[in-house]
Amino acid sequence: MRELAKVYDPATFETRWYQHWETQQRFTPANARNGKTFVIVIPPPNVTGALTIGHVLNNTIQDVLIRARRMQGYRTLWLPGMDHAGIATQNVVKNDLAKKGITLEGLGREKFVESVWEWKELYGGRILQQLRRLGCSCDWARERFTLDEGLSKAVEVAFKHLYRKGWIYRGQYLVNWCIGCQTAISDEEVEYRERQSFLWHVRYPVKGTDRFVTVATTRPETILADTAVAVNPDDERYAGLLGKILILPLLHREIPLVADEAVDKEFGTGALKVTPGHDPVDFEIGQRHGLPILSAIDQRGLMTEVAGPYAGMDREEARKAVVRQLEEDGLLDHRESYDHSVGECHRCHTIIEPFLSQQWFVRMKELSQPAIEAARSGEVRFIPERWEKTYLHWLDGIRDWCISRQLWWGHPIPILYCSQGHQVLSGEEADPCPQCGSTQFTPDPDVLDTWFSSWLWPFSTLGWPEQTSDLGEFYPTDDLITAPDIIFFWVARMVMAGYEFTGKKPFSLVHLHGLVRDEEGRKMSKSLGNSPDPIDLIDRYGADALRFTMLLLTPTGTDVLFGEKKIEIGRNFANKLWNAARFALMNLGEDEAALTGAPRQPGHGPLRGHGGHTDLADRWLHSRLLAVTLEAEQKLDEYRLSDLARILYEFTWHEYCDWYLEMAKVRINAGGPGAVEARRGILFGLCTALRLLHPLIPFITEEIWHHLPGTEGDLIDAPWPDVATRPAEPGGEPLSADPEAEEAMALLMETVVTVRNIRSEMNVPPSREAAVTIRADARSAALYQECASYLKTLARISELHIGPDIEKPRFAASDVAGSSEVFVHLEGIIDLDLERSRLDRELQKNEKVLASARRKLENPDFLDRAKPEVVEKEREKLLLIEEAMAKLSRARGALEA
RNA sequence: GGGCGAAUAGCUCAGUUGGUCAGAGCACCUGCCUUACAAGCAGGGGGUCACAGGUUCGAGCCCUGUUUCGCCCA
Repeated sequence: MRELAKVYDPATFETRWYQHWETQQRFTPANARNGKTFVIVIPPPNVTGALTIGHVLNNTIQDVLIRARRMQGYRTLWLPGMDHAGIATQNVVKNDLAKKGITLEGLGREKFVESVWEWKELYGGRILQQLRRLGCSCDWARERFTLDEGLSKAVEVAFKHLYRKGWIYRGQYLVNWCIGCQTAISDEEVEYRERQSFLWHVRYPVKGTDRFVTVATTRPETILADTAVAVNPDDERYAGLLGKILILPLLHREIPLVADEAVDKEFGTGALKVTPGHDPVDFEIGQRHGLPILSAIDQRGLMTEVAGPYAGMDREEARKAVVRQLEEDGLLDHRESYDHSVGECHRCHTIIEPFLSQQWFVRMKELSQPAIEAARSGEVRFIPERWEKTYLHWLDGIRDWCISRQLWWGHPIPILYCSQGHQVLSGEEADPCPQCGSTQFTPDPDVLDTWFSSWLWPFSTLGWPEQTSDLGEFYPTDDLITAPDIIFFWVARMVMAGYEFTGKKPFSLVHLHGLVRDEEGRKMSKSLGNSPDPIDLIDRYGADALRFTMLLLTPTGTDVLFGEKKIEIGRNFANKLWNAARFALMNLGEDEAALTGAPRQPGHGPLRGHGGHTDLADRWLHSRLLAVTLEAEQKLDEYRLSDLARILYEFTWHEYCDWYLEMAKVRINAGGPGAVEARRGILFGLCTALRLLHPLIPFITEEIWHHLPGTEGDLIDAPWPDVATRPAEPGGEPLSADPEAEEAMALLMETVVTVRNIRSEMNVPPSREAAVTIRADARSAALYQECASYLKTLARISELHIGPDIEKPRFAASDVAGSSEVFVHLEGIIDLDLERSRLDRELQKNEKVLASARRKLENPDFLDRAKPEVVEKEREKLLLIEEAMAKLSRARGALEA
């Protein structure tokens, strides 16, 4: 046992404890003491990623759950890892190479992939080191990467499985093409953002007449690829023109005017230019009318041959040129301001170009069915529940998933093509091709969407497709902790994959926490520069402070507004705990023998109320510890971690420190057997608090734990405090709360506060003691007698007079605590005006409550219809208030004399 | 356009089945360097619970509508 440093300085012990835990393998699953397992897999961060404040929240929540379950005796596994982040990583390395003057094309695919691996070894996975700083108790021996051998195997097996079922297909479709990333992306990866733009009204001449059909468009440059104009069949304005031929402006191609239900009569002029090659809705219309598909814009965003004179121009440049020409030709009717939402790449924010190309898709309809059923039946639950709706809504309207990416970094699509273009699964290539006899095969050039590996994460990380012992033991996992923004990307897909590939759900409960925003409610983002570096915060405040603050600030499922100032809440709390421990050590130090009566593992004894204690402080402490432990368990089970943090904060600071320790000082100063009891209480209370707090603030609690006398082993795997349902000692007394002690303590506290209040308001200097008289009923008086030394010290009282009929002192300020009258002697220093106004204020405060109670009790309907116990309560309240007010008025009246 | 969420003290938020529910932390004011802690201690001021109706003996809480803000989807 050593003394604790005078100043709380987390930097001196946080990394030390983490290394200790890790080298002692405290994070590997230990045998269950309660026969249960608890497993979570980490939402794999990107290999390129650095820790953000959002990760801090996400991983702190996971660590709290894992550490708490570990202490509660579960066999726990938190499986960590990373994903290979196809697009992001390829871009990072590509840019690095570009700085050195190396192009992808110049380097070649194989060399490029090699250099990405090199980059990964050098710089990748920094975030996993950062998670260690945060204290995450992941089992690093089981760390996985979506591109490692096993997971690549899983991806291949999954692909082939779906391919054979006919649920993976390749085809020419309009996909979301990102010009910035040079690849197709899925619907989910497109973000829509409101943009200010214009609606251009363009006149299309009707062939052989001098009439026009005017269309409204937000993308005039796509006129060049129009293959029709469509109107609603019910639109009378155009009824006479149906079937006519229109002359496409600029290029003078002839295109038909067709009728289609999809056209909104109300929008624009009711006539829609149809560009199947550049708009998904138009694509559908085109399919229905057998229209040709033209692409006027290529994958680099440049105009193609189809654009005639505009070929080679950038798409934005082309828009300007087209509009200018339309004006010159007199075909631009007018232009109006128009705001509409435009899809952009969620990664690079380039405007998405719908682009016709060959891509691979997963047919989702059948896959979604078990995932829908799982939520409906409650087999997979959501916290907060409302997200289930979002999940189901998406699954209900699910569309096929574009899984091919035009990248080099990722899982290759396991398909080969023979010289005739027939598809063969790789690894199964028959030579020659079974369909045409060709002996020439070339692999598919694309890789799979990163999410195609992530959706297997809960079981691929445990060894699937092999039937490993880990898979048997830890799958399905229990909880998934993530933010709602990836319900579609990841959560829903994992549920689908779980049922499809393993026949089981991947997890039982999805806990969705809020997003971290800045203090103005904006999303944290690099470009805004509003995202603090968590490692910097940890350096300056400690990981515990950061963790505790995040937990406290994050109510279940709502966004959290984070500002650096707020971290002081956690830091101050840690400092408070640190100093309470210092106080404990100072007082326990020289008297270890006195603690022999304590349970061998301090704080490991069963919590109970009366349990042999006679001193009010001890009875109260035990009763409170019991209540707080039970409450903490409940909050944990309900995933109300912010409540959990709050009740532990309240207890530690405002009950244990503010009252128990202050009372313990009185007993220690008095010496004797009371001092011994007090020392035991200090230690027991502190140890119990440490165990309850450890999941939230693991470092400081572990550090303090090892300084305390009698502790054995590490706190990380110390058992959770025992409560009634789990008697720790055979034959131990059953647990019970001690409501009597709590009630008595409440009166004592109120009385102390009342005296302090009078002193403060009457300007009695803190250094000056005052005599106090308390007129109280017999029961209260007995309590005050028993607790006289507490009262005297806590309220700075020189002489204390107590009794049921005791005489009111001549010069005194008074107030009421419970049913007791409290008089603070102020001989010589009483300011009568001050006391009058103080009593008036007190009376006024009570007046309100009195009036409301009277109003209720005078209402016959209330007496008639309210529950009897409520009426009874109201009567008691009224009586108490009336009594108190009578006392106050008497005191007030006396001052007038 | 559809769905979801939020609106309570100057700020950030608790308030779980309607009846001590008007609270906490920060900020503010007053007084304290009291031998664990000034990152602290003691005391205090501060709110028409967004608005309008309704249900009820009783509404911050339940219902309807309105306004404002945020998110998701089309």
